[in-house]
Amino acid sequence: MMLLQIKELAEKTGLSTDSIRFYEKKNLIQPSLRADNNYRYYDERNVEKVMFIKHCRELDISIQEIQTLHALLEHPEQNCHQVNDIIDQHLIEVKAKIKTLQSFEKQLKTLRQSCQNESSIANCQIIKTLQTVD
Amino acid sequence: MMLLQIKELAEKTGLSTDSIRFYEKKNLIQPSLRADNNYRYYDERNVEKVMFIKHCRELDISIQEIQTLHALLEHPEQNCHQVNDIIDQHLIEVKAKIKTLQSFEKQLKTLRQSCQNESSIANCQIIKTLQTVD
DNA sequence: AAAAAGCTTAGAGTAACTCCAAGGTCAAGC
DNA sequence: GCTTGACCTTGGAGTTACTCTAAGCTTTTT
Repeated sequence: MMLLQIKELAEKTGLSTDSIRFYEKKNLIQPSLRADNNYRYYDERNVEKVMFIKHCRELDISIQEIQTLHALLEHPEQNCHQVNDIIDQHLIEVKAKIKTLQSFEKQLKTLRQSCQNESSIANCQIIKTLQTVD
Repeated sequence: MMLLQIKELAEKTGLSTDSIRFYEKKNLIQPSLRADNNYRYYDERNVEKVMFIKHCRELDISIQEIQTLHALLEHPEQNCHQVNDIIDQHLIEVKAKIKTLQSFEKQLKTLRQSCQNESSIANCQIIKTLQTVD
């Protein structure tokens, strides 16, 4: 069994060593060995765990959600519908964020079109609109 | 000329007093008067300024960008194309965020569909996919 | 006069890292 | 044996845009 040092794990997973230590602080991973020199050493299962975290983060799944998923993994015999629920919930959040941003986009486009580009700042319709008190 | 206390300004603009003080710390607004009791007092121009900040933040324009806009407002005789540039740039960022989130959405949907809901966590395809090392 | 409401400041907490400093460890070369 | 360089350790600060709390004034109301 080959053990990896933190930098090797970082290279293998495409994360930074800082991130790995950060995830450890958040109790998401524990190195399989802490040697006498206090160095962290990681095995294959650690690689799997780190990739799990990485893939989740790439989907913007929060660390708290990952912690919940980890807790579920402690009981592998259970039905996985709670896993599905977390993904479903996360999907809802992502969709909501998209909607918000699309609304920003629309408003910004309208705002941008309100200015003819030839005015002074004093007469700029963008500025005027942003200053309105309602 | 009626002066407002911070809470009145907050109510008028729909912000919190904390936010208003925070924006002051960021040099985005200054109360027109600091009375002997050290209270902040605001006038109509302050209301306009705060609304400007509020509208910008509602469009997710960062505080730094607002600071830049404020600097431009110091020279109201200048041509407003720099204002337009900031809005254009911000629009690009918003569009990029939307794309990223749409990619998350797509991946999450695929991931979600990979699980039949009847498996154990040990066999859940979602978990398996997230653990892959490549 | 006392209580309630509002004001002040400074500082901590949030999310998910990133970066830095000070110092220990280890392998290689001379 | 010693130095050099690469790697490791920890703790703490910085990022964004606030929010919340504490401790202590001031003002208004009862």
